[in-house]
Amino acid sequence: MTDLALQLDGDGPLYEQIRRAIALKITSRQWRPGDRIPFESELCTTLQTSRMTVNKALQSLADDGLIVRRRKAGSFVATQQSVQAPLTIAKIEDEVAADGKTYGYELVSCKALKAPGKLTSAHIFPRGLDVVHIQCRHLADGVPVLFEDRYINLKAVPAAADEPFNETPPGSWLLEHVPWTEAEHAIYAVSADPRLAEHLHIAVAEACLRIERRTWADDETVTFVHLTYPGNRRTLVGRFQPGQRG
Amino acid sequence: MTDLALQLDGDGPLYEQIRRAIALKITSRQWRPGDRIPFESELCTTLQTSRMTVNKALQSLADDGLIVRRRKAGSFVATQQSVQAPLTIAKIEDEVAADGKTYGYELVSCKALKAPGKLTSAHIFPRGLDVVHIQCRHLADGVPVLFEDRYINLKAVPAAADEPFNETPPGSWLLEHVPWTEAEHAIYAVSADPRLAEHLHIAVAEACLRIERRTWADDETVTFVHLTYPGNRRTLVGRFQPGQRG
DNA sequence: CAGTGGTCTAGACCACTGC
DNA sequence: CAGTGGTCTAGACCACTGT
Repeated sequence: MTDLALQLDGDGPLYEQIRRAIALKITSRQWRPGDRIPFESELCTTLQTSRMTVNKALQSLADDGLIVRRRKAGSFVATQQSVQAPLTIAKIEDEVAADGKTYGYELVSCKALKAPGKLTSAHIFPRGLDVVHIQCRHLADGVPVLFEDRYINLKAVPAAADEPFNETPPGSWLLEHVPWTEAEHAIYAVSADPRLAEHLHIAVAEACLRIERRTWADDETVTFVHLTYPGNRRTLVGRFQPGQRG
Repeated sequence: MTDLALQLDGDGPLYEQIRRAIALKITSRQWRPGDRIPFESELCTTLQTSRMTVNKALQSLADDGLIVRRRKAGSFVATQQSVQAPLTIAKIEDEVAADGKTYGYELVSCKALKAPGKLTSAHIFPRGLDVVHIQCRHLADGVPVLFEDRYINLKAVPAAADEPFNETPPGSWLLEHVPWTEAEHAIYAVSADPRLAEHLHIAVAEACLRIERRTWADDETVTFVHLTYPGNRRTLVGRFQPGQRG
């Protein structure tokens, strides 16, 4: 609802120029949260472009949460201004290899049991479900870099009962044997208890970063895992550039 | 390079069906890392659709890292299988409000100085730069939920020198006054030192989650901030569904 | 019920890159 | 230099939703 003199810089694809120009309006607060931005049709005539091109720019702004789009009403600058950051969680084997180090794997324990109460009461697994509980650690040049504590749903993955997991990390094994359809993550800090400290070769009570991942296949939780990293490890999150592609 | 009998499920937009069908081939390992997937032109004839629709599906798979695309060569299943997760960092005010609690802000300290050595040697700020150093905390219903430790580049934002920051949180103030173009984050765990423990009302040495954010405007770092959350706080990361939109 | 965005088409030209 | 993906166009129909 202000002047819509979008300035394209002529650099790169047209839809990125449009995205950049609009993102600039928003980050510079010329278009403020809640403001309606021009309709696709208006931008088409203003910028002398086709609607698909304008649409591609607006879609990507919507994907990144900078704008909100509503049929019949129009597109609006998002009221909840937030920053998105793409968090990429690579397989630890790849990560260690990318560091130029030698990957190592050690199984700590592996046994079949009923799903424990803390997981059933959190509605992660149904009560009485048979699961495998695996604890293991991952090393880079012999130094522990990750402690893994994982439960695998035996109803969904019966083959896991016959796998010893003493050579193959459970993550890799699962990737090979189970098609997953969805994953959900939580990330938080924990203090190392004595056992964790010993496994990771760190001091007791040292702060560690923990990623919790729940993986589904269809509507069933296939596996639930804690990945605990020593606290000195920084997990880098990707850059976010509102002016660039999403 | 396998059979390309893609099964569309007829549910939702065509490009999502195509994306889902290809994602299933990949997660089920029928198409394995490194395999070439059908060309856009092949998919067009196989699926009887236009190229733009196929392209939209493949683009979104590439955005999420499931496939890699190379001109003249084709599209390939990514060799580095990793999981993407969109990490959304909302303004703390909004987050507290969304929780149905009352937001509170308290300035701890605010003073102008030269950029400290730890930031200049990390090439975050140039040596001798004038900055404002702000420490403050954010409360939900009177309970501390975030401690903020921020530096603002006075060369890029001279107006920050005249702002007392005793009413307005620096994050909000900056959003209002500075157009930013890029942000980079790192996330890691820290142990609460006595001062932090006091500010957050937690025990000394308790594990805390810290988000480090560096924000640019053009090619200059505008602000650098540590956001430290009590460790019991879980930061939820978005879901990732390879079969769904990116 | 009218107008917006969501999707789709059947073309097109071009840049890049393996061969 | 030929073939792939990257981009763009000028249309079209439809679903949803404010009014």
